[in-house]
Amino acid sequence: MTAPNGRPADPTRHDTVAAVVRQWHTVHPGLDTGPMEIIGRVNRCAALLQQAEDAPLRRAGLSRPEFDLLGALRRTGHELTPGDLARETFSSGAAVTKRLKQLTERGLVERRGDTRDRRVAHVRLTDAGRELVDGILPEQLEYETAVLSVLTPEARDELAARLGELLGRLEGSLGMLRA
Amino acid sequence: MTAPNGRPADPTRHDTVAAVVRQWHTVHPGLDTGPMEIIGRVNRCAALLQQAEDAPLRRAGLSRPEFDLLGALRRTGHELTPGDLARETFSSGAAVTKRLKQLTERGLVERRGDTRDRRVAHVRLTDAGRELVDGILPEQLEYETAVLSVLTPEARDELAARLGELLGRLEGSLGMLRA
DNA sequence: AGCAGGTGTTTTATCTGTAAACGACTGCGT
DNA sequence: ACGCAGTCGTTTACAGATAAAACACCTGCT
Repeated sequence: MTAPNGRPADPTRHDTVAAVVRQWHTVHPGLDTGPMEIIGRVNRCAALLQQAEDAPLRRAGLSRPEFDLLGALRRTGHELTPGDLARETFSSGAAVTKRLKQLTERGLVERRGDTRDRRVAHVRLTDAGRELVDGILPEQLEYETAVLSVLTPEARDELAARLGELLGRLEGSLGMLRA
Repeated sequence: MTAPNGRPADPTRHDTVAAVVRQWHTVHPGLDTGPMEIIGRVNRCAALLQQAEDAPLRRAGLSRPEFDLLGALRRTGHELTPGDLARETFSSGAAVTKRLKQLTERGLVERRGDTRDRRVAHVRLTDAGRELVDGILPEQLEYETAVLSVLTPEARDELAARLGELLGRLEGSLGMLRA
């Protein structure tokens, strides 16, 4: 089924999702649990990884959504409007408004009104904000690298490629639905 | 639209995470963005899949955490205490208390006090609760299958195996940390 | 010019989850 | 028997997210 041949160890047997799937099979023997083995694992991995990721951020006094917002400003290199930030961080406009308020009070971002259209605001990182992001990011990536070191480099590449395929097609097809 | 022509499209180049990684590279050329390509994609996939999954549940008037709780009762086949449910659904005890209150009011679960230890309660599905879960689950799996049909069966198996490997090792090593 | 309709942002009400404190209870050691 | 440490579940207070509506402003049409 899964392992073609050669390796006897089936790694999918040792995680909690596999246990859940086995439980379902004993209760509903005919059920096609294929989707659960992917979706359940993606969800569980995301939960564990996020929890791990939060540690270095908390140390810097930032929540993950806040860091995402600052990161969006840092990586684009130019000013963004609140609407841009909402799209970029996949969150609602209301959430962005709240975060901007807090981050502005902490002196990490600055706002500037648009001269042409007085509805829109332009947000940019302050020097302190940029330094904070640049200070955290390497530490964050180093930490993530450590977490992922449970996999071999080949397994990592393979996984990244497969996830990229899924994500690409998912964003393609689900994105169409929304439009 | 996607691939110019001739070469098969590299799917990892078409997702939003790849775009983000490219942005980081232009700003911090030396950065090792390897971890982002996995963690970022896992998070994004989880967000999209959860959003897709919620549609059929909403139709039945359940939130995902509520369905997880009912599902835990259904698949284990026997009664569980609130503490068991918290562990089984990876949520806090307080959250379980709240959900049990609502689900009890809706007549989907029943509580029974332990005779031996009066602190603990035993929770079980009512007939209505079991029928609800059994009615939703196939529909849910069918929907998930449709969403995942963007991948070939081989890609699905491969992805499930890789995720199982990551999850197994993650739960192994991070689980140690917590203990 | 004036108004209808659309867009960008903020506000409000509401809901959910978590952390911390709490009350109830058991069971062990003395 | 008594008390104390530890466990289980619930309650409370609070931070955070979301959806709906309000608000301010622009643009195109007449």
